[in-house]
Amino acid sequence: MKRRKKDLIIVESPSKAKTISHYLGDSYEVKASMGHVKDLPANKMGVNIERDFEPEYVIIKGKEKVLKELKKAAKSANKVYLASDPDREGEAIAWHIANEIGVPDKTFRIVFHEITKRAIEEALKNPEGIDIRKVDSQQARRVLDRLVGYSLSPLLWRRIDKGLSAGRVQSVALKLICDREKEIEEFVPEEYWKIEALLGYENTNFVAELFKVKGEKIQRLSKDEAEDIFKRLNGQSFFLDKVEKKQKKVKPKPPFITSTLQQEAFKFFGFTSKKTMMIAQQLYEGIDIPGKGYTALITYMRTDSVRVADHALKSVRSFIKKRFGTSYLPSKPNEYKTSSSSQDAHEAIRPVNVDLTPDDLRGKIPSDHLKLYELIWRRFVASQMKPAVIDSTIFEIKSGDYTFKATGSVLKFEGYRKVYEDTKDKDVVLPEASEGTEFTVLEIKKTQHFTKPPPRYTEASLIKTLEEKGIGRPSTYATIVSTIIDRGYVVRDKKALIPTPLGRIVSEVLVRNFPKIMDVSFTASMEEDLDRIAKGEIQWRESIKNFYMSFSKELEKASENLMKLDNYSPLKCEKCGSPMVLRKSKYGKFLACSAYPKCRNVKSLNQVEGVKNGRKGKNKGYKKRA
DNA sequence: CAGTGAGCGAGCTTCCGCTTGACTT
Repeated sequence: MKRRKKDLIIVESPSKAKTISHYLGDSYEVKASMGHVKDLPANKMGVNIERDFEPEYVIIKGKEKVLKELKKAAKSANKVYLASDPDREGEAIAWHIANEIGVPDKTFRIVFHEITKRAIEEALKNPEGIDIRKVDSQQARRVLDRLVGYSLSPLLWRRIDKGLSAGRVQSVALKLICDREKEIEEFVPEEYWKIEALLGYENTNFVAELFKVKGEKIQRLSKDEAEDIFKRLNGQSFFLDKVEKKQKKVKPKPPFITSTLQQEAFKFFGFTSKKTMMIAQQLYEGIDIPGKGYTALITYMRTDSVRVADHALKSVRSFIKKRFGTSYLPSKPNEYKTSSSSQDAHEAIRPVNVDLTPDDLRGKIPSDHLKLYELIWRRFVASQMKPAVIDSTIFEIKSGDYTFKATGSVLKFEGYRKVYEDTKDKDVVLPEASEGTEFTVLEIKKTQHFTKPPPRYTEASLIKTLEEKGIGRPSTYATIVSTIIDRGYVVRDKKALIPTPLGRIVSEVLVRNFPKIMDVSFTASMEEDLDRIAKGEIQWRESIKNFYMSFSKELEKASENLMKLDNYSPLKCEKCGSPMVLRKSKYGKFLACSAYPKCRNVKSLNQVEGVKNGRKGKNKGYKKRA
């Protein structure tokens, strides 16, 4: 029998290739591109500004082999289906591959949003061409990032130090951290006082806090006010004036996406984003489980969508019914809304097989892997369970002109919290009392408090903020944090991210000279343009030209400004108040007081006083290129 | 680790986003 030529399907991830190959059988060959195969050259700008921003694409170092294999497979294939992810970057990957393999007559583009047999077969029935407008939106994104990054970084080399970097994403992340630090430094704590009464009725004691005086809500009480009220309350009676009972339903949170997984793994286990992603990758690729062989445990871990495949929804609902009973199962599936900025290329992060419980895996996979799997599993199961029900009671208690408030809350039905405990709130029980009841006064307390500055960013809260502003992508959140630490802009002190003097100088220089790019809303407005390009409303070169007209002017001005300023830094000497300036010694650059030799204060650029774990001089040299 | 530019000059550093190994230690 004559052997039929196979059809070739090209996806991005090798694990995905394996799964699809398993679904489709022998008539298809499935190969992976492992992400992008072509890009702008690393060692130069690679964008010809005079020729309408013509990009120069080269094959990415190390991808020659992949491309050669794809080319060979394409040549002998019956048809070629480009099945890279259904988003902007995926479209560009398909385009680059199509251009390289050079068999246009038998090349098609297919897209699918979930990796199921049916979705793939459906996609194969509807082959399309490459959406060049989507590709163009990627080109605009890529070229803009290159223009910004490769123009700003050299400015920093000239002005501050070699090897520094700046870019649309990392520099805004740095700015957030620096702004927060400034807020903390400038924060002046304000004193205020609280008055609380410990009251009793029958066998129950509870605490009520003063919140109104003569029917007016109080602001912060001063010490004198508090003492005055405290005196007046001495020996007075307390009556229950108003009772308000409410039932609160607390819904479960949606299943994980990359950013929320990183946040929760940090919160519960203290994992860095890098560690979380490394473990998640292994859970996705599959782990050798004794008795089962290699098993993929979770869906794709780089996603910004909370969408769940229908079959997974069915499984989890029958699991909940079987395990916890119908009282925990909503009558119809809980629905969640994916962020409007998502391109919805992948599902939410969930267990591949919900029937494989964390208990089944205990002792069979490494403990950190189990922890993360359990977190993902619990979050997913909980997301399809009923809300928790809380009975809340509010007492308004009067004593003359003074009104106190006490809030009780009792968990009536645990619902999803049976599986995912996202709160440690304990029950607060108020007595069963009717309006008019007099309470026993056990104690009246006045306590001193101070307003607190906002907390420093942690890795998790920074990523949360970046995601909310649409800055960065699931595949880059972990590396954004690594980059600003590796550059010496930021140090990690336990969980907090603290800017170094270097980081603050870089941030300040960039904000002063490039306020638009350093604004947190810059990426959002870029995305609007990219959307218009993808819709065919504007040309990508027009859009970039538009941006570059003002950017190049800013660049020129900044270049002049920076050359004028001599060894400028925005930091002040904490000993004498004079500006600190950049100096060079045989060990490298450092900061010195400009009042030298009267003031001999110095500090190193990339360390924060009192923080041990700054860069220890390792990795300072340049990495050798392959 | 401590510390206050200046011989000359070539060559290097860098972005964001997509994906895994192939390398050392």
